[in-house]
Amino acid sequence: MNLKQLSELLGLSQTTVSRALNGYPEVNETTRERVLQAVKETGYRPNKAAQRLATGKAGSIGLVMPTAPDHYSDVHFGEFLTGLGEEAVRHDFHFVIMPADPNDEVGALRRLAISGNVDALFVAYMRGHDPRLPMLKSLSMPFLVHGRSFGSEPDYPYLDIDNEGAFYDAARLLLQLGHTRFALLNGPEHLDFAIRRKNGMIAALSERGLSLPDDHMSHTSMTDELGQTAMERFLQMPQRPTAILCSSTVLALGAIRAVNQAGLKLGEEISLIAHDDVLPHLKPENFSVPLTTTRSSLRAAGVRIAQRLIGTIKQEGPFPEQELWKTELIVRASTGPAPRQDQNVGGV
Amino acid sequence: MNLKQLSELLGLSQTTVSRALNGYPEVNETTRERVLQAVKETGYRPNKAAQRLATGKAGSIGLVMPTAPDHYSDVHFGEFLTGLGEEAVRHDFHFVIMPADPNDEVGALRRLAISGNVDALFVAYMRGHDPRLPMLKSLSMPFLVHGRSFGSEPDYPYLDIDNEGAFYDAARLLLQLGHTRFALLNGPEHLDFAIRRKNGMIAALSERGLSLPDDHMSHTSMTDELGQTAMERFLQMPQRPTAILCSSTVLALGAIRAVNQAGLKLGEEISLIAHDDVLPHLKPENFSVPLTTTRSSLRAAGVRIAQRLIGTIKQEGPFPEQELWKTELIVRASTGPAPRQDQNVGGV
DNA sequence: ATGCCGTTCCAAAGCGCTTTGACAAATGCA
DNA sequence: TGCATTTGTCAAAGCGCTTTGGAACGGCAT
Repeated sequence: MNLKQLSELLGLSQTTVSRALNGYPEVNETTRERVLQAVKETGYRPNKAAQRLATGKAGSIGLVMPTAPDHYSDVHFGEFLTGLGEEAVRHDFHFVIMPADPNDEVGALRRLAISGNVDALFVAYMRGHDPRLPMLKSLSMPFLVHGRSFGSEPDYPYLDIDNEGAFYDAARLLLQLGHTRFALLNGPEHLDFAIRRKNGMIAALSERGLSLPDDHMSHTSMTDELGQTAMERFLQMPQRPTAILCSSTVLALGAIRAVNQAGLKLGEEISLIAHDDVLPHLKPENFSVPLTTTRSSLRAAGVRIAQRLIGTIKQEGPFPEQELWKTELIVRASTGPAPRQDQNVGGV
Repeated sequence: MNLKQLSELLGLSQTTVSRALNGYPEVNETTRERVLQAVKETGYRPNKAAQRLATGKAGSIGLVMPTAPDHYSDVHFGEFLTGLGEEAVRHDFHFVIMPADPNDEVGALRRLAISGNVDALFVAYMRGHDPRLPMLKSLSMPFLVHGRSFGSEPDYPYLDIDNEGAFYDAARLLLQLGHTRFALLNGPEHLDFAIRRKNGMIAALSERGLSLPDDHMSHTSMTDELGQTAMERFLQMPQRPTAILCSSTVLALGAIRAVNQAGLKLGEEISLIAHDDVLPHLKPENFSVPLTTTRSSLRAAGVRIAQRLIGTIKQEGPFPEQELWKTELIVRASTGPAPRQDQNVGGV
């Protein structure tokens, strides 16, 4: 069933039917009723490709999903997607997901943009000096960045959380508790959030004259396994750290396993704060020792980003171009005072 | 840059350029070279919407993502998607993801199909007597089901794992170890895999004259929290079960927390086997007591499904219509002989 | 020279929709 | 009653591509 058939069925022109459907004022209310009724009966749906060709609007948001045979699926990606979806469904929008090799994200993004399949682009997994940024700006297609790109001029629309602030606050809390030997379990080194969290932590430490040596930082993908390995390395150090900052509850899962296996008591002999993206299957309060966290819901970010993107496409703006969400520091049992014997020992 | 402009630039007709691009034989090799060169220089990409309108092919696979404000994002979904993507990227295919309320999956699927946006549909989260099946069959669009629908005529293309067999084998192992008091931590009751796993388990038990009372089964979403709650309930029973089957490593995560908090030793006082979808962030060998599992990679299923779907669209078939993958039963430390005092006690 | 082929290219139709510009019919106003 | 306006409808163009049905051209045999 297409427009032509439907209009013949109704004895109307395609124009009139089309207008009736799209809410144009110049069509008689009774005619519109008749059309709507016929649509219901025939199950007619406009062909999206044709609609797109005619209007240039696609009703969809494009995003690149990094993927490769050796690439870990990322729980954070799924959670974020759920948020996007939750909002998109309210506006009858959908996503076009283009899977792409992580090394060819720029290319994939460009192909997606000029394919005519999408009205706007969404970009995540930002890196320092991200090469996608200049490309996006040259594209004359609305886009929105989740995160930021350290080192790039901040003249693009983004939504980010205050990663520096989060880890600055977390480090300060541990400093106040008397800790002096710190370590960081971070995400991949080139990613923006990892850079900023590291910076926030270092800022807090340096206020107390402490530094964070390279071997007290671990930069890995965010899996529990890698968290465990890295933590084991920390624990074998002669002067082992007593205060750990951790970029994800997933990493923390592994890290805590290492702590347990070393026979150490979390929250007593060793303190840990993790960043909590509010993954529903990994709640910090459900850890055997509930986790102190910096919290910001990834899913909520997804909802908000979809809102802004769809609003921009529908020209319902204006939206703030740049949003920076504060994180919450939630203290639970995984943090405690530095162990006695370490209290007055010099820094790392 | 569109075809017309490009052809004018080259002094050729649109026809010739189009044919050169699409590998038709009736165009001179040198002309083709010239065209390809121009494409490279101008960055020309055919408009997908126009291509689709002209050919009817979209180069994309549609899927419905269940989502709602109160709906948990499902790690399994993300992992599966990664597999789909891994294969799709090899063929320059993409997905159209239509988020939809779980109560309106039939409608969402239909809308997706007749939107003209996709060439084929993928369907998961199958239920018993799934209403989507008759709809899909009436649609004259290729589709592929992940899982099956208990109670429906199996005359549709699917890929599934042998859920009955998996839990039958798992239960048998525990029976051989002398266990008599069983419990099941399952996924949502209406989902096909949950029905079949339950059936497989019950089949094994009844061979030994044992049954599985309703209060020894828990059907919940697959989150660790719900796994913990359910397990706590089991553990408070006067004759608490010593053998647990569990539909996901995520549920197991919570269940084991409950076991630990009750001060019980996993693999000694209580045995547990979980189904392992090979989620990269939740490896059974990394649990504090490594988990005995029935294993089948969700991601591999995603790859295979994309293969079949894309092959069908490109008419590269024939593929087997129905595949049933066996699972592996991998014994680790979370299973052991039934505790002494229970060995000769009558069944549940 | 003529006819026949194979090669290489082109003009035009069509995919299903939106939108412009125009045209009758109905209405308002003097 | 005559004229200008508004209302409801339509025909046709156009979105960018693929594909059908020729056409022009040269080479070859007759």
